[in-house]
Amino acid sequence: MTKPHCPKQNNLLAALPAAEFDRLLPHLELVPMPLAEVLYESGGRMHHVYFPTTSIVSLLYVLENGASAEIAVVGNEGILGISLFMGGETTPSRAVVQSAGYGYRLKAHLLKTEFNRAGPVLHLLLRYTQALITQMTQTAVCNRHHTVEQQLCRWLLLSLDRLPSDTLAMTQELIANMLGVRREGVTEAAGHLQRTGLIRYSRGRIMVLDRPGLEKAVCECYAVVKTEFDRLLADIPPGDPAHILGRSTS
Amino acid sequence: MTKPHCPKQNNLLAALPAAEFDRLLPHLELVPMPLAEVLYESGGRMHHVYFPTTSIVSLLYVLENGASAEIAVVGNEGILGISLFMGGETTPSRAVVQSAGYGYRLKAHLLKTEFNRAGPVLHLLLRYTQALITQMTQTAVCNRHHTVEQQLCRWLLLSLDRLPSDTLAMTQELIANMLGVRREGVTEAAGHLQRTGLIRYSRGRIMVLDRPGLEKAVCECYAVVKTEFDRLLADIPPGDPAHILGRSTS
DNA sequence: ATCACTATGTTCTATATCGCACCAAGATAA
DNA sequence: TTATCTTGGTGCGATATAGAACATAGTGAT
Repeated sequence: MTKPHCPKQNNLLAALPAAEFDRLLPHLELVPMPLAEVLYESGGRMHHVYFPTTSIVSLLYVLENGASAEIAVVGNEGILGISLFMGGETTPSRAVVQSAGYGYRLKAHLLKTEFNRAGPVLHLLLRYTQALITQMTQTAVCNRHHTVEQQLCRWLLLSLDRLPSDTLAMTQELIANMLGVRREGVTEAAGHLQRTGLIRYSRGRIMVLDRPGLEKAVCECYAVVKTEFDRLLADIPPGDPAHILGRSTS
Repeated sequence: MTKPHCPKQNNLLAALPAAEFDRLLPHLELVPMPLAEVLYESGGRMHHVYFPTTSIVSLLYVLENGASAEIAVVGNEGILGISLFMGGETTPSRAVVQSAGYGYRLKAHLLKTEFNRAGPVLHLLLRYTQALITQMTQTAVCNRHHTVEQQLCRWLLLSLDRLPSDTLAMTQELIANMLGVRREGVTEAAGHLQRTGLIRYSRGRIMVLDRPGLEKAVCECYAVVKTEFDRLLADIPPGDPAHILGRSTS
């Protein structure tokens, strides 16, 4: 018997007030999200938005010369397809499934309709977008100033936060693509973390042995992102939009 | 006689339909924005939003160890304080005036009220935010994969696009802070651009001599950002919100 | 068991950037 | 003028990463 699926496994959906949730529920479609599936191509049209539940998706940016870099990760805390409601329709980034699992999808126009009611859905989505922006900018700074090993720690922790288990299925090659560094750089950093006893990995399976240790080895970037997500998205009382946009208009 | 100031010098304000513009106009306050002024401190409360007209403002991120990096530039095409309407109230970045000039400011709660009408102002601001996100993510990738000289070109062009003249007042030291690199790195890159005849500078004044040449020397990142800004924000017909959010809901 | 394949480990050189020290030239003020 | 400060130029060693070649060890198919 497999674990039952439920839209509320996605935090954004779970945070919706009952009325909004009930309106969307009949249109939410459970879909498998296999490893390496491309949800959106750079510049392409989006026909659905996705609410991951057990999967993790990378927003990946690919340069002309083939070099790439991940600019954000989206898991069960978020939604894919923000440019749809932001008004852009497309983005210059690509969305790739980084960790296989499931998610719910919703037709683009249904989300837009709901967004345009300018109620709790709008405010929740904007708040999430704000958190995502923090993740993106922190990634930019981390790219500039921190070592591969620190970035690997950040990446592991961000991924771990979005998974139920303490094991990741990712080859060093793929991680290197995400971080925008060489595979050898990941080998070296991962080897060091392994010798220090923080992780153990073999052929595409990374097991985190000492999470507190990882949190000591990581750069400040992880905490900044996590804190901001918690601040913006944790404990959103369903049905209280005033809380979301803030009453303190001073 | 000095050049007269007008809110319409800011493209976002200029793009507003007459009704919205007229509502905001009496509350727009012209303010000088001197070099190095800090509009928002990281994590601080925002009491106003700013619409630059002749100034340029950097969104700067400062790490614990003092290292810094610019994540975006805002000039007369945009607005400062997006986290206000996105629902976050604060951001982890700092806003610093990079090129002195003027701008209009508006009390935070007035912008929020206008935003919450869920009309053209909301859609315009979200569209701008989407463009800003592109600039941030492109910066992240550029940080990772491109040389200091390429990044300097990008920075010069992005700044130039937001100024009426072809001369920038910036020391190499400050540029280095923006790009998150050493001052010597900027000296070297700038020296090379000068020997190639693209720019000329002396003691804090950078004159762009050959803009087409600069555009050849820059990495793809500049064009991506510029194209996205043009796509999202150019020729927005005032008073037609349907255009902004898109009618094609398929 | 064997083979082919994939993931990882290792080693080498090249290069970009850093971090530092120091100098030179222009600007500013006494 | 002289003294001082700011800005930019330069040289040097250290380091992190890039780029490439190759070795090794699991894994799965036959």
